[in-house]
Amino acid sequence: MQFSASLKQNHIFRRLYATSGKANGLLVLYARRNHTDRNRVGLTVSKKLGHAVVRNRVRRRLREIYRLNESRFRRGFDIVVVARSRAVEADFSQLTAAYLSLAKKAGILLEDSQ
RNA sequence: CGACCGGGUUGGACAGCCGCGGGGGGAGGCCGAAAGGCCCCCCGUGAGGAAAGUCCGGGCUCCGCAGGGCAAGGAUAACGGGUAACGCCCGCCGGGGGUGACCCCAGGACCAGUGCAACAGAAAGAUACCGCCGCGUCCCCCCAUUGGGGAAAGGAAAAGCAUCGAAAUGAGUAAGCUUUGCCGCUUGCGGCGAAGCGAACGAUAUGGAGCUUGCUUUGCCGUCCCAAUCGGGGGCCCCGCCGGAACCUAAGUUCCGGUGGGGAAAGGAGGAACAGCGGAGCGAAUGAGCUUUGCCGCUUCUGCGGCGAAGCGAAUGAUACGAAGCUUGUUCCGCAUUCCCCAAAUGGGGCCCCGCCGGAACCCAGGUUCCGGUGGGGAGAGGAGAAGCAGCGAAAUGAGUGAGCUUUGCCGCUCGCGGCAAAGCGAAGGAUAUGGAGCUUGCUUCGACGAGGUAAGGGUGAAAAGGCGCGGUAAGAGCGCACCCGGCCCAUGGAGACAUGGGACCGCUGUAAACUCUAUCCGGAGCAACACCGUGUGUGGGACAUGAGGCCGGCCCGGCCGUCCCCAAGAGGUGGCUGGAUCCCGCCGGCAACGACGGGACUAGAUAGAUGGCUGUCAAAACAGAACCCGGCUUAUAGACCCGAUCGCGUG
RNA sequence: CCGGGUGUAGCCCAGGGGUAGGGCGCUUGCCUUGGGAGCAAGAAGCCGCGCGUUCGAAUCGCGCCACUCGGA
Repeated sequence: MQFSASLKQNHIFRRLYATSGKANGLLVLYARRNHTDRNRVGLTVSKKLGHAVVRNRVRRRLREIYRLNESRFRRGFDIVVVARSRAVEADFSQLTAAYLSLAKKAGILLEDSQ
C-alpha cells in the first residue's frame, strides 16, 4: 500500500457515480483522475447482497485483490468498485479476473503489465 | 437394544507463506530546533451463543429539579421467594396433556355497571313455541279493531307534464352633464366635432320567488260491501192477536209456538283517579370467629388466661319504606242517538248523530264554535261444537183386567123374563211393556280456541337453567329427602396461594388477549447522549415578546428561562471507550433461583468500520460479524460429547 | 439509537368477532358490417407467516417476515 488510501467521503462517491462506469456480470467500476500522485479506492457492497457476513466476505476479497495487484495500477485515480449480487456466489479467482478486466477497460492499468 | 424426556458442554482442527486493527518494546532509518511524527523489526493479542431482532429492565450521560394534584396513556396480574431491576428466573398451588420420565397455561375481578353470544333452535340469564295439567268458550246480534274488495261525487298528499310568473341581471337608447379641439363674436356665451359619464325606460333576452293554476298517474283517508278476531257487550222484562196442550161445560189460569208492539240496561278505541298485585333496592337484628386495645393474674424474655371496649365478620335476612312493571279490579270521562209528532198517501214535518261543501269569528297550518246546503243513519238477535253412553220424556201403539152389552145353545117359569154355558164386543184410566218428537240434562271421548299453572320432555347449538334417584303433585318443580358438584361461612394444617373436614345457608351461563373495575409501577431523551479543541465569527440580521412566549410531549397550581429562525454550505480531532451488579475454581447456606466467604485471572475497542487470500491433511460442517456497557426474553442453528431419568422388548 | 404505519383477487382499496366486498382489469354471451362504448352473466383469495384467546379470528393478543414513514 505504498501509494493508495481508502476513499471515505460521500461527496466523492457521488461525484464518481455521476460518471460512466464499466460493468460486467459481477462488478461495476468507476474511475476518475484526482490530480494527486495517490490512488483512492472505495468499495460499495449494498445491503441487497445479503447479511453482514456475506457482505464482509465480498468486501475483504475485493480489498485483497487490490492489495495483491497494486503495482499494476496507474497512479492518481479515484476508484469505486460496486459489487453486484452475483458476486456473492463467485470465488476469488473469478472476482480477480472480473476486477482486472474492468480496470483494463477503464485504462487505469499500466501498459507494460500483462 | 430401541424409543422418548430433562439438564449441561462445544460450535472446525493442524501447518506454511503474504496481509489487517489495537497494545507493548526497539540500540535501526527519515523529517524536525524540540516535543514528537512516519517507516522498519520483534513480542503478544483480536467476534458470538446467539454478536441478530430491538421486545423488556438497569447502569451511564444530559435536560428538568420544589415538587404536587387531576385526567389520559402505557405496562404488569394465583401465591411465596431470588435479583440492582425486570414483563426475567426458581419453588409451589390450581387447571390441562402424556402409560411414564415430564411438558404447557396472559392464571385478578362477569353479584359494580355496560356490551356481545352469528346460524340453528320454542328459548341464549331470561323466555314460554310445542308438549303435560286442570278450567272456560264453541249459537245469534251490535260495537270496535284489522284485512280484503268496490267505486259516482269528495278530501289532503306525492310524482310527472304543461302553464302563470315576482325580485334580481341588464343588451340598447335618449335628454342632460363634464372635459377638450376648431370657428364666431356680445369675452363668456353660441355653433360644429371628439371622448367620457349618464335611466326612473327597458327587449320574442336571462332568471324562476311562489306550496300559482290545469291535466294525468299513484297510493292513502272517509262513505258502501264482505271476511276475520274469538276483543268488549248483549240475547232481559211487559202487552195484544192467532194456534196448540193440560185442568175443564165454559169463562179464566198456566205452558209452548207464531206474529206485532212497548219499555229497560249495558255498549268501543283511548284517557284519568283510586285500590290491588308486584317486588329491584334499602338493610334492623342475630352471629361462630378474627383483629386491635385497656385492666387484672401467672410469667425470665415473651407468651397464656380472665373481664371489658372498639372495629371487622351473613353468602341468611324480619318489620317498615319501596322503583320498574301488571293481559288485575272499581269508578269517572269518552256518552249521544234505542227517536218524536201529524197522519193513514207509507207521505210530510221536527229533533239528534256522522261525513262532505260553502261562509263568518279566532287563526301560520291544523283545529274549535255558529249559519246555510247536501248525502247517509237514528239497532238487532232465536237456540248453544261433534260422537257415544246414561237420564228425563210428548204423540202414537195397546198385553192384561173389566162394569156392561150383543148373539147362540140348554133349563126354569109368572111367557117375556130369570138362571147357566160358549163366542164376540167393550177402558176414561193404564203396566218393571213398546215407542222415541225432543231436552241450554249428566258423564266420557274427541276437535278448535282462550286465559292460566308447569318447567319433566322436545331432531338445535360451543353452551339449555346444578347431575342422578326416590317421594310428591291436577301436571310438575330443590317442592322435600339421600348421594355427588359448585358457591359462601367456620375450624384445622400451611409462609401463602390452597388443601382437608364440618355447616342450621344458597344454586349464580360464557366472554375482561370486549369496554371496564381493582392493585402496583412509569419525569423526558438517548453515546449521532454529552464535554473539550479547531475550521470561523459577530456585543451580525430577522420574527415573537413580559396580562405574552418557550420548557416540564395533556390540564391546573407551581417552578425555571427570553425563545426560534437566517447568513450556513460542509465537516475534522480528542475524550466518553471498556476493570465489571466481570470470569474461573473451592467450600458453606438454601429444595432451587441465588447468596456469603477464600483463592486466582485480565480476555477486542474499531470510527465507512479490523480475521482475508493461496497451499496441504482430516472432516464435510449449521446459524451467523462487536460499535457505550450489563441482566433477561424472542428468533435462527448442522454435527459432536457428557450427566440424570422414563417406557417397551430380550436375556440372566 | 428511538418511535409510528401498512400487508385483503392481476392492480388500487373497503370491511375492525359470525363462512370477504367495490372499482379497474380478465372470460363468455348479446348488441354492431366490424371495433370501441353499453347490457347481462361468470371466474379469480391460505386476508404476509406461526402460535394462542374464543364456540367461532381477515378482525383480538404475542412472536417473526417484508415494505414504508418520522425523529435524534
